[in-house]
Amino acid sequence: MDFGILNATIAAQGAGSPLYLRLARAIRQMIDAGQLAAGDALPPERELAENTGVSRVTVRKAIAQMIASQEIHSQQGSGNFVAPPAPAMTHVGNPLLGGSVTMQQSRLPSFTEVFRNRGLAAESIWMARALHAPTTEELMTLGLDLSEKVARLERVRSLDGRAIGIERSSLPASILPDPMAVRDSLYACLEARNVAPVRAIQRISAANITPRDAATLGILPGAAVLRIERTAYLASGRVAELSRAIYRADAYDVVTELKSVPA
Amino acid sequence: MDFGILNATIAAQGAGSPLYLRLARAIRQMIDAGQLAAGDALPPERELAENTGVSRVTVRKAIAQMIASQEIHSQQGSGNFVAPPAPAMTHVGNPLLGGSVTMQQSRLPSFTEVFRNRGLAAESIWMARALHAPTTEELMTLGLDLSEKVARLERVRSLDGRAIGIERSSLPASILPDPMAVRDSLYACLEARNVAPVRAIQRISAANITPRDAATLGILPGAAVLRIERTAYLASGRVAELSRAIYRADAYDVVTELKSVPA
DNA sequence: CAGTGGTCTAGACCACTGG
DNA sequence: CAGTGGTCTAGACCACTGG
Repeated sequence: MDFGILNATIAAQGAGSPLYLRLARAIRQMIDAGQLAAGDALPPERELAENTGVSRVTVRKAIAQMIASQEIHSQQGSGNFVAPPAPAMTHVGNPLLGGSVTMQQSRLPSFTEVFRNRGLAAESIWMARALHAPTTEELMTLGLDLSEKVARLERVRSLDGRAIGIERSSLPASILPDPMAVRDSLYACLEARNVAPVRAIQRISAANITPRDAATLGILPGAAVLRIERTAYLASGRVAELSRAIYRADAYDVVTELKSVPA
Repeated sequence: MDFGILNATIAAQGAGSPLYLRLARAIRQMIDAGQLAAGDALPPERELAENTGVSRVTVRKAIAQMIASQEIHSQQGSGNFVAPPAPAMTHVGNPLLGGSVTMQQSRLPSFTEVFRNRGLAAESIWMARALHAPTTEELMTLGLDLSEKVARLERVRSLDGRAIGIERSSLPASILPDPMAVRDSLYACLEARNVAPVRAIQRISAANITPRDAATLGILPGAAVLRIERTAYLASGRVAELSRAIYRADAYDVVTELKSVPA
């Protein structure tokens, strides 16, 4: 490890941010620049501390950050090692799309966004967009006032002209007072009104498609579909959206990452 | 905050684990017991340190852990506060189980663990457990040496005597040299050998069951199944397991949480 | 055994909150 | 302003690795 470069990179960041963050960024840059390759050992913590003029506690805090974000992997008694980059998901494929739809867990997925990034023409046809009196279920799940109406949306999703799914959403009228104003992206509309959800719980299951939905998508009744039910929440904890969607099994899948808790 | 209870809980854990973990567990227990409610402020760090005889650095390490797992929320200049519990998923249900199978994203799920926690009798019948010459796909995905064998496991999962899924796994022989040694839990076996995966990528999709698998599960051919393909990784980045499983649509689903990135 | 990461302390000062 | 969490240090000892 070239401590000259490391120290220069730390210094180049000025004093605006904490030392441990500057050190972590400096190490990260050396990895990105190829001066440290996957599997390489970092210098021992005491050596890093001495050569950067930083205490070992602070060195460890920088490294702890990078361990948490899986850039570094640590082995007691042996050393700290540069972790390999996240592996490609080579065994994952999708007959229709030629690749899988990856939902990053770190963001709320927007169908429109997801597919625009893939260069696919994502279209949707609105089947319904109106205010209604809420059902008992909507009343309870959305936490509605007795007098409040509910906005119901239903649309058919298409990719490159092929219908692949049906999405049905319910939102409190206070969140979406004018459903007809929604154009391509519901989430873009919510963001403009400053009521974009910050988290969601989603349940993923499989089902055989109903005859009615099969007719809408133009596939055989009984074909397998992926069903996604989602409850989305505002930062305040209020429920912003209840959504149920089905997607053709041959056109849609979900990729998630699982991590073990540090023991 | 009653420091008598806190100190007793710390002491009750013996000296087997680090002090900061014992302190975190003790605080957690006071939250679970209702002695600290959501929104309550923890005692100031200096006060916690003084009254437990622990240094403030160690107090902060315990709290940092709980912040990472979203049990506590911290505000500089103001205090540390008990975070509200994750909202209940009231709209989620499952016809067979009467509730949904929740996979916490913060840990690698073990089928055995998941269902034992729910008080259900999880059984499995081994259909195959042996070493084989690898297929080309296994060779590439598992990153095998040309001479290395692969351990293949196949089992039928049952809940309360009802077959609900089929799981097929491949692992490098270097990870699992003796597949017959696996009993109930594959992950427990890997942990004992110190080769437990720390992260996994999993692809969730829907499919119509094949006639062969339908016969195994005793359901009608063409019924919808949830398909989960998983690649599990060691901390070193090495692939530890490639797994493909199918589960009856009426008996299994996956719940995930999505979060927006802080802007 | 030497060398490594993991835990822990006592003490200092900075940055922010809220009356 | 007093009180809070956030950063940082120097130094000690423990637990584990690998020759």
